[in-house]
Amino acid sequence: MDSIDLKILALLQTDATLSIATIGERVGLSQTPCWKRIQRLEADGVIDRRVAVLDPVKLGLGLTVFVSIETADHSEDWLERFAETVASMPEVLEFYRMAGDVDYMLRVVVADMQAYDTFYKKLIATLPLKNVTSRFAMEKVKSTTALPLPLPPSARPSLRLAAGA
Amino acid sequence: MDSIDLKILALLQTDATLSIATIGERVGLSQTPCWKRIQRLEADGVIDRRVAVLDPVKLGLGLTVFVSIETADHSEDWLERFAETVASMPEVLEFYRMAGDVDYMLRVVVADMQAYDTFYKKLIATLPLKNVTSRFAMEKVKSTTALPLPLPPSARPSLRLAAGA
DNA sequence: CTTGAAAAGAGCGGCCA
DNA sequence: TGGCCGCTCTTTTCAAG
Repeated sequence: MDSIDLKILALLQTDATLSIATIGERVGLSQTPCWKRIQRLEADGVIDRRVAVLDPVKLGLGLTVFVSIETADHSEDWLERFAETVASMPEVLEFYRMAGDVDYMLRVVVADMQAYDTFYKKLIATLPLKNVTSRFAMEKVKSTTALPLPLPPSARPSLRLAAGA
Repeated sequence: MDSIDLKILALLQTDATLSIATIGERVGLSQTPCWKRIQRLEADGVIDRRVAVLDPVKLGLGLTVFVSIETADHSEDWLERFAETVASMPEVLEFYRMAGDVDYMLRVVVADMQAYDTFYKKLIATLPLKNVTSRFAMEKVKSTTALPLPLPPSARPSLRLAAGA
């Protein structure tokens, strides 16, 4: 995982339609070694998958909601089933177990308020929750899947972090 | 935008490596019309982009933080600059302007707590904020880019349940 | 929309440095 | 490792039904 790999990843997480030849060109490699690196990154699971990112608004999915959940005290088994149930709901794009005052955090995407209400009822029906707070997004300022990779070419924010490896 | 288009989108937002022949096969179309549909969906912006999704943990980015921000009262111009600044930070993967008690909501991905502290200082340095609450993720239960498309083929979750419709 | 097919391009793999 | 050079497959385009 050297700096060339990071460059390749930075390119691919922005635009996965780039040809291997183009990527190789940009990172200063010819096709073959570039291709081999990408294969390895995929085999290692660093590249998890390649997907098409759709425009939610154009598909009538204009409402994003952040949901904070506090569970009542439950057995581990219970929580596991809860997690499974919620994760299976397609409206839930992200779902994290949290530290602190909130137990779970969800990012939900639905068509409109009515659709959210339907989802909400479905959610609270899965099990008794101590507290569910819904926060509604008015405007999407930014939304990306690109991770903050340490850009190796020129500007390096803080070099020392790599020492842990 | 008929049900075949939705099937195509459902496939592509899950796996963008599928060949056109395969997609056509699965939606009951031959290559040519299937290809034309995908071209149209891209031209219309329904398909926004194709990206590689990377594994944050394998890249040493193991900490996800949800940040709630309440701004003090500011001019519209001021807020615009704030939005611009925050959006330009690569650690910020998602950034929404919210309705209600919280003004902005961020999803931030960093390496560790120390890196988050660095980010946090950078964030509050941009402008005086009334309140910044950081919530830390302990476990990622689910994270997808796939939107909840109304699956038209067969199983439709619960169409009639919402009697209010 | 379908079949068929051809040209262009990209992925893939072997072999050499 | 990286680089050159093919082979194969997909994508892309076009014709005709």
